[in-house]
Amino acid sequence: MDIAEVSERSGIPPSTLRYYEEKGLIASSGRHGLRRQFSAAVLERLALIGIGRAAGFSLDEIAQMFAPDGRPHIDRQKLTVKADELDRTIRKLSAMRDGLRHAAACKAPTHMECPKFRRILKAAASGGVGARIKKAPPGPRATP
Amino acid sequence: MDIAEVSERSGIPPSTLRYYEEKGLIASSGRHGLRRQFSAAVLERLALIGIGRAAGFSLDEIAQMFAPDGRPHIDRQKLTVKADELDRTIRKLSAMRDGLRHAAACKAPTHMECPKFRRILKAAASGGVGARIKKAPPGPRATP
DNA sequence: ATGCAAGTTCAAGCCGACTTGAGGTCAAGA
DNA sequence: TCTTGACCTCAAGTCGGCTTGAACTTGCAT
Repeated sequence: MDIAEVSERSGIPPSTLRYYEEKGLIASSGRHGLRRQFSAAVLERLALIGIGRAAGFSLDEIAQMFAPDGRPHIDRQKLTVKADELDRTIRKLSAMRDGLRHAAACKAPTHMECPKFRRILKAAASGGVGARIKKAPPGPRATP
Repeated sequence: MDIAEVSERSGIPPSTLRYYEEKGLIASSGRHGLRRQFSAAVLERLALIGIGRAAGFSLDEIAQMFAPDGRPHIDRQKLTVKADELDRTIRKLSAMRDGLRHAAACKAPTHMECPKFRRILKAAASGGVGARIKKAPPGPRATP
């Protein structure tokens, strides 16, 4: 496959694929002239990368997970750590969501007058809150 | 209060406070010489900002929530939208966490040989996954 | 009167994850 | 053979949210 096909099949733009290769996240199986050729395996790898990203691993972390030999040799302990981290994030986000929903429904003229909202505020102020989340990324964009 | 006190009480560094002021997120109540003076209300506002950030609003979005008049006049519909968004994120993260935990526990020699893992991969590949999360921020760091 | 810590401004830098643009190369179809 | 268009490289730009550094000004204590 050349890069365009990988791009099409994975939904990842060529520029990103080149970037990933440069970072050592994926490897091309050779060149046809100038052009990178990829084997089908790269798609699986890209899926794995996608999962890793979604789980909050940085590209560098992901690169380390694929041991030098190339195949995914994932550190199970790291996974557990990440899962726990995710758990904490989820709890925070759940609290946030509840807070938002309440604020949206609350009849107090301004949120500041609502005791429940003030409680959330206070909780947030006293260090409980901290999960900064990001907008969902574009995700697979087959033919943009 | 001058900036150092606000910083201390909110856990937000002075540089960030100045940045927030520049962005219109907070306002100083005047100057004492060169020095910004802040009223206690700014702490509440900062807490609100913290909540907004934690809920995934950008600084610009937050700035808009505080209507031009200054007091938090939050669009309830936006809150609901954001809460729903948060809900979706939470669901994805939960799935991720389960996947990670399974991968960590799974006995297959490599994850690629585990049917469950491959199922996750496939799900991810086919567009389900996309929540990019960020590491939790430093959060209130009272006296660094 | 003077020293100095704590403030100030402004411009520039940093981070991660990419994207964009200019200019170059090459294989395959007409 | 020649054109074409898909690919290439490399440098630089983008974005959000800050931080850092240099050079400067103040209020207050000595």
